[in-house]
Amino acid sequence: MDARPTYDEKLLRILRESAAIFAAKGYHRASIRDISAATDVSLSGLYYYFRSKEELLFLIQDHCFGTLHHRLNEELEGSTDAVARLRIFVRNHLRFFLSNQAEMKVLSHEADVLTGEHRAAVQKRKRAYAAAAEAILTELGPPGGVKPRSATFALFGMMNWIYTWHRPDVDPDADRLAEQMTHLFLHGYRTPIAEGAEALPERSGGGRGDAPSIWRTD
Amino acid sequence: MDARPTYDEKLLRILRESAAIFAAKGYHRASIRDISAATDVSLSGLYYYFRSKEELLFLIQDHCFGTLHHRLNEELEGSTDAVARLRIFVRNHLRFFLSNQAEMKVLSHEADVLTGEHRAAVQKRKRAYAAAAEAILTELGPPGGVKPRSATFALFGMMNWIYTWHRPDVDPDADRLAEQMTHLFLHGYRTPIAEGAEALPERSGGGRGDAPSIWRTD
DNA sequence: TTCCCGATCGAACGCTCGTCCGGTTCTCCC
DNA sequence: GGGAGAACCGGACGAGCGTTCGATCGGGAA
Repeated sequence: MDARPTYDEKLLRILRESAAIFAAKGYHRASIRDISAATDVSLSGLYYYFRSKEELLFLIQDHCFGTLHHRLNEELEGSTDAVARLRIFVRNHLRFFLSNQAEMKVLSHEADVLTGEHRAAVQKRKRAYAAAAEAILTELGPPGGVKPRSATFALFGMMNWIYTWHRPDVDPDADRLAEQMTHLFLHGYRTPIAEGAEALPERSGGGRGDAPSIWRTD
Repeated sequence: MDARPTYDEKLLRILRESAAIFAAKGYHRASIRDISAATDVSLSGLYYYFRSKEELLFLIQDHCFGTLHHRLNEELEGSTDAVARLRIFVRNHLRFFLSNQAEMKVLSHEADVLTGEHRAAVQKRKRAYAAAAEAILTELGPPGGVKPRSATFALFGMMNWIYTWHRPDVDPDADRLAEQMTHLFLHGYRTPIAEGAEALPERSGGGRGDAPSIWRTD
């Protein structure tokens, strides 16, 4: 066994530690000096592995998104039933979220930090992944009243919000949560909205869908 | 009409402009100098209205949460039917989110920035609001298989994720979204999970609910 | 042994940040 | 007019930031 780690191994280690620090303190509040301390690599030594702090964030996000999507395709392979595919999608997403909480927090929390080409590259990955999700929903057949776009994002919201509340000692594990969220989503998505029955008498404001500004002083 | 604004009016204006800047750039990246420029108040003049940048964030979050919860109670008054109350809750939440997107983004995105008493005060507000939500779910009767705690957070996830995707020119307005999300949630929440039918054959890993680390190198 | 080059480091640079101090202006009341 | 207190400001301070530069280390090739 070689004691010396290779270039790639050391880079991955730096990415892993950096992700943990970004997740804990947030990208902007975390300093390269924090990362230097956590990795035992000197401040300037780190710049041998990335060109800038922003590129470091990009490397983390790109690697995570790539792996997430790649594993989804692996898991989906051979499955044709639409409902089963939805279930696999949700399970894959939640497993990753709970197994790599720090990385996934960085992915969803620091989504709009990158600029230029880095931003474009990550957004491309994100769009491809979201398209895969929307395709699975489309396979389910016509929805019962909720638009596929809203429904897709509602599902993503359910799943991505997890990092703000999940406690492993109290809450269900990834597979159980996947069952529950698939169930939660599926029934609502396919059940038609009863015509008219859902209407709610207008109350305050009157302007449809508007709420007064939160800064109102009365 | 008095041309000179009162102390309170000016404070609220500062809070409003600050919220917009925090939402756009993120709390840590936004500087007091940015806020000074946006409000036309000198750098040091701002400190007449708050003791520190953190207190400024606290004032925004406290005011928003307080107003949100207060209006919920107003809207709920007189309504006794459990489903109607859920619908009112979702509608109130979404109306606020879409009418005050910047403030709500600050509320959910910069949730764990505060420390000490500020943090405690906001968390108290948040817990009270979440408890109100969970109480409404409890009124719905026993769920069909999803725990109320998970279900509550799933619902919050759906709603709070909105600021990442909603485009007013494409997507439904707050009231329609409220209808759809209530519908989505309600059917899944009350429909029992068919015993055994939801199980999915294990595939990769084998470890129940685990995914291999994203940093695996093979 | 000598040389080379990828890998690593200490020390600094220029900049921006949050905050504070001392003083000035404005407004109202006597 | 004069005094008091609220409202406001210019300019600076020290700290921390991302990044860079020139020098050094260490192990395989010649």
